[in-house]
Amino acid sequence: MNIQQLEYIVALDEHRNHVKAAQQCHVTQPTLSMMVKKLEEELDVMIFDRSTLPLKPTPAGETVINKARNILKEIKSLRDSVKIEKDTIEGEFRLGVIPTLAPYLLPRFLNEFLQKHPGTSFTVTELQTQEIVSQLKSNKLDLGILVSPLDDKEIREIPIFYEPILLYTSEKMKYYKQDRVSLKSLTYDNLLLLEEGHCFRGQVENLCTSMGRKVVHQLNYQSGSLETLKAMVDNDYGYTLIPELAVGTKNKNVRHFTSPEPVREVSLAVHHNFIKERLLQKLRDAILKAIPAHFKKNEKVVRVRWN
Amino acid sequence: MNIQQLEYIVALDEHRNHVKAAQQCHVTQPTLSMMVKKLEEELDVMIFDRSTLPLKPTPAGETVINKARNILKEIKSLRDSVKIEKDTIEGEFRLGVIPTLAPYLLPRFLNEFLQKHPGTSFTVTELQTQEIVSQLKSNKLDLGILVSPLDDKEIREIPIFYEPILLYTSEKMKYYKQDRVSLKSLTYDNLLLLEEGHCFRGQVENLCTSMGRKVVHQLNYQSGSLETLKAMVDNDYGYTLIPELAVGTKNKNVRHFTSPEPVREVSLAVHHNFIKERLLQKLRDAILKAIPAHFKKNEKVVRVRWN
DNA sequence: AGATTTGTATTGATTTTATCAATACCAGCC
DNA sequence: GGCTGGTATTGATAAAATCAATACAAATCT
Repeated sequence: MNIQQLEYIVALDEHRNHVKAAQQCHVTQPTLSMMVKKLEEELDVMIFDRSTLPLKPTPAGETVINKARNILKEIKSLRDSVKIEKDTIEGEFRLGVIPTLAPYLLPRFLNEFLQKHPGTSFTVTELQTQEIVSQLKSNKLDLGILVSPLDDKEIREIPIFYEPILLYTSEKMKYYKQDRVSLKSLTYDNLLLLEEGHCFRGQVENLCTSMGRKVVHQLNYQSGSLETLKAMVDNDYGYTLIPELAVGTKNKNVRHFTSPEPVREVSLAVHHNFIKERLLQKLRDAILKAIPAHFKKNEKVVRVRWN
Repeated sequence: MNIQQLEYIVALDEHRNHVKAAQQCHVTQPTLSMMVKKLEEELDVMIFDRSTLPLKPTPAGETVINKARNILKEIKSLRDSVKIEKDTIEGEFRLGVIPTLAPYLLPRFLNEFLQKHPGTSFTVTELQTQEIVSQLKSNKLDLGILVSPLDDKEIREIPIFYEPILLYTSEKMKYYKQDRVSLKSLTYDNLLLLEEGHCFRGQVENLCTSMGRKVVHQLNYQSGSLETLKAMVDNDYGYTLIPELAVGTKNKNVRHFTSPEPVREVSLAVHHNFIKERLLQKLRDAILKAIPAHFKKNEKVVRVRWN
């Protein structure tokens, strides 16, 4: 027995005509005739009485056909349930966001999103990348917003935007007078860094080593927040690199790097089990609407890895 | 999607191990793995999370598996319902019996059968063969007991026994002194016949024509019942042929024919739609138990057609 | 009664699919 | 590092569904 045979007898019962039933099933009449006969042989029961014109189901066939109809309905329901599961965005979701993004990105879109989708709610936690990844895997989180690539087979990344990495410097520093700063011109002394664990620290370090430099500290001050770093710079303790959302561009201490500008790739991250495609789509769209247009990737940028 | 794929995911959910699940499904592990993957691709959803050991269903997979379980249950129910329909003998059945059998055969087995099977009941109607056949076809009857063969594609015959056709003669006739009468020795004058429509009349006529004779009547008396014919013979109005159940053999007016003895084949008749195999079996058995042993066919008889 | 139409079954070739055996891969463990 | 238990991949083979063509069968129409 197979599902198509069930479809064939149901179609044949509806049309009482092999040719029409076959058309509905997108097969030829001999195919349908054969398969119906085969099912009858397997069940060892006549389903249709072919002696009349048009043919009609036998009494036993009636019950078989009705059960077949029911089975097909359930199969359809199985298919649909998957689709619905993917399409519905209603629900409670646990969202992890890295600390260098959360305070700057979330306010830009969350309220509007929640108002637009009253059936959807989030529990947001600020976590570092590794923690987000591990909690996605152990199903303690549903969604993450973080910097990719992660190179983790279990985690699916959906890139959203490319956020420029800027120089944040004080009036005292030589870079202050430049309109755009070359990465190569950076001396890595007095560079203020986030503490270990932040992916953004990894990116800054990667930028340094790609320049063949090593960070040398006179003052070894490592902060857990970009706000602290900015305050340090503002008070002439050196300079730092900072993602654009954390400062904006109108800040007088901010300088863009010369092209190709270093950027970080910000992505939605989910376990491969996560199937709410529509939610991912809606979230991504909402975020894209909430960030500056130039965050969409262009050719003159270089994606900096953090790991 | 096919039924086996559903079986595979259910088995895999139960064993959480491809090898064991494959064994239960009587296929090899690669087959099961492939089919599960194929279903996942078709539904476009991960059903199992293979990153853990042992693997486990994904949240979406759980619902898919449960629905699959349900579908398989219904499929089993379909199969079973056909079997049950065939095996159950309970019910109301409409039985047609030809007049030359009904009063002699039914009393021999019906009461015992009904007592043995309290859930089974019959509505019996005495009808001639053609009427039984046509009512079986139009579903006004479920069962018939009649003389075969019918040569009707829509009707299924289940032969039960072979009833000898006897000579019923009076003391005045020359046959009376013979122990066994040769068919050839019959002169067909003064042969009393049933009226048109009775299959037994057809058989007698066939016997005559097969002997190259034609029935010649001085008295053209045609009766609707064998009882009338017997009474006529008893009063020396001629002789007649008569099936054995209608007289018994101890009657002094009865003579067997010489071998090969003419017999009529008595059968159960049903429409090909009729699937209650067990009922047919039980009925046939009950009838066989209720008739003389020599009614079972032996080589020294000739089956006489009625049509 | 033949001719035509309508509906179903049969046949042989072809394509698709499921299945297998063998083996590669892969992670965890002594 | 080799071993083990579990899964995936591959290429060959067997089984099936399907098709086009056509035969057959019954009903309808001249």
